[in-house]
Amino acid sequence: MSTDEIPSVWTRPRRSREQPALSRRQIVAEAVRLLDAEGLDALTMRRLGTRLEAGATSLYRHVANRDELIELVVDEVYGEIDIPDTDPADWRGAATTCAHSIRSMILRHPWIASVLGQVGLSYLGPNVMRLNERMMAMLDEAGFPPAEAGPAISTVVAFVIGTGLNEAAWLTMLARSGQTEQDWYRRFGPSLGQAMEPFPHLRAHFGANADQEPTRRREENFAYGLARVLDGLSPRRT
Amino acid sequence: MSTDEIPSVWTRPRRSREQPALSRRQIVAEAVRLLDAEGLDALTMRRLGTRLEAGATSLYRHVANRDELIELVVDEVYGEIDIPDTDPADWRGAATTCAHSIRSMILRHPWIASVLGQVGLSYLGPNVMRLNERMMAMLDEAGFPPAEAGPAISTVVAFVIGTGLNEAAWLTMLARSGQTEQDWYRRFGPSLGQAMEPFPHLRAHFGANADQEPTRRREENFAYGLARVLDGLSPRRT
DNA sequence: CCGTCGTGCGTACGTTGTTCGCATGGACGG
DNA sequence: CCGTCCATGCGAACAACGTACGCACGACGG
Repeated sequence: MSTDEIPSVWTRPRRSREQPALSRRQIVAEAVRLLDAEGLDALTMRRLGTRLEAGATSLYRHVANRDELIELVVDEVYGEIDIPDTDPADWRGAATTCAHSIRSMILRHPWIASVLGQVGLSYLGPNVMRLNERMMAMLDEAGFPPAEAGPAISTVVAFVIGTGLNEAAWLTMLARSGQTEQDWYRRFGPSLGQAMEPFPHLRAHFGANADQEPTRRREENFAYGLARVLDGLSPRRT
Repeated sequence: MSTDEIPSVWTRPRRSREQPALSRRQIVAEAVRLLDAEGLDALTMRRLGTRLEAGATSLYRHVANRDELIELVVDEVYGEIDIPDTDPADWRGAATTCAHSIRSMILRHPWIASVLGQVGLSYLGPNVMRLNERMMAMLDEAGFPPAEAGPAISTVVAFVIGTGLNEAAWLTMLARSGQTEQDWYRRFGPSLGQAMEPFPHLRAHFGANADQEPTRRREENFAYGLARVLDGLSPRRT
């Protein structure tokens, strides 16, 4: 007779089978969308729940906690990286396209920079394992000495991640303040000039390569560094 | 007459001039200690306040945000990195010791891995600027073409940061679960073997260089990668 | 027909960052 | 010497967070 039961009866008879309700894949996919749209701070259990038209705590039936969700999300975006299987002769070309693929993944999901330090590069997500396997196969078939294949991969991945981290953090900061790159330089150019005043070498190099558009310049710097890293790795072959 | 005033009178007549009370430097220093001891999650305004024998909200008189505090803390530990000014002939040796100095800073403060993605590598903290200036001077005097000095520094720094990020995240994860490296492998060895089962190349390389102690192996992998990166940069010198 | 199970969710608790306004006591002008 | 001001510390309060708990419901196996 208590009216307690009425609301639950009325508000939620909407249990229908056409709606698969909630699933782990759905949750992870929507989390990626939310992260892409609004960044890491916006990834709240409540907000994610609302986006899925579900209660916040419903997510816990499919995901242990927020940390596990983040690990799943990271592995998910690692899955976007694909490595073409090319002929062993062109291991350098394959490594180059692989590196670019990783970098563009990072730039597509800049929030990953805020998260990489918490999950590390090496855990056991299926997509990460597959990526490592492919890279390992690449260097094996190219004839790298077995003892060096691992360190070589770590080296180029460390470079790619380090560069991507830097760029992603910069872009995230810009996005959070709602500014474009030009806005920022116009706004903080003076302060920056003042901060660089005691540093002659920095002043001298400031504005180098400034003729290109920022995005293009970042790409070329990345390509340059990657080429140098692969140069260093090259002569060790066989 | 109300007893409201009594506690404040009794509990806090301890305003004495010998105690400089609170200062920005003190706060940052204590924050570093807290971070080193208990990691990023433990850096709470209340806990930090208590450690300084102060109220939590007192910190806001000297620091705008938690975010600003973190930026200050990052610049603080960047200050621990020193670059010896060596002769221009041995730029490679100088770069090597500089890279090792950065890496050991990261390993001394592993929490920085969780934070690097939020502040980026390039902001305008004085210590960071000084570090960049020194590295720039190093390569300038070594005769690097001006257009390449910047990208070259970015390359080696990206490698060092990437590697350090990876190692720091791994160590943080171990520390948080209170395990040693051997513990972890004993505990998750089977799961790991199972996860690697579909990946022949990973299986083949697993356990390579396993004869050395983990710390030593990480050091050697880092030295190897750094040497290769510098190899790649070397021939570009005029 | 009845128990059991998987799943969604309302409620609630403890903790966090941060704001606000008050209290305090030294500095300083008269 | 006194009154005023200002920098600083802090208690209380608030919104938002992650998450534990327990109940409700539909499906299903006996």
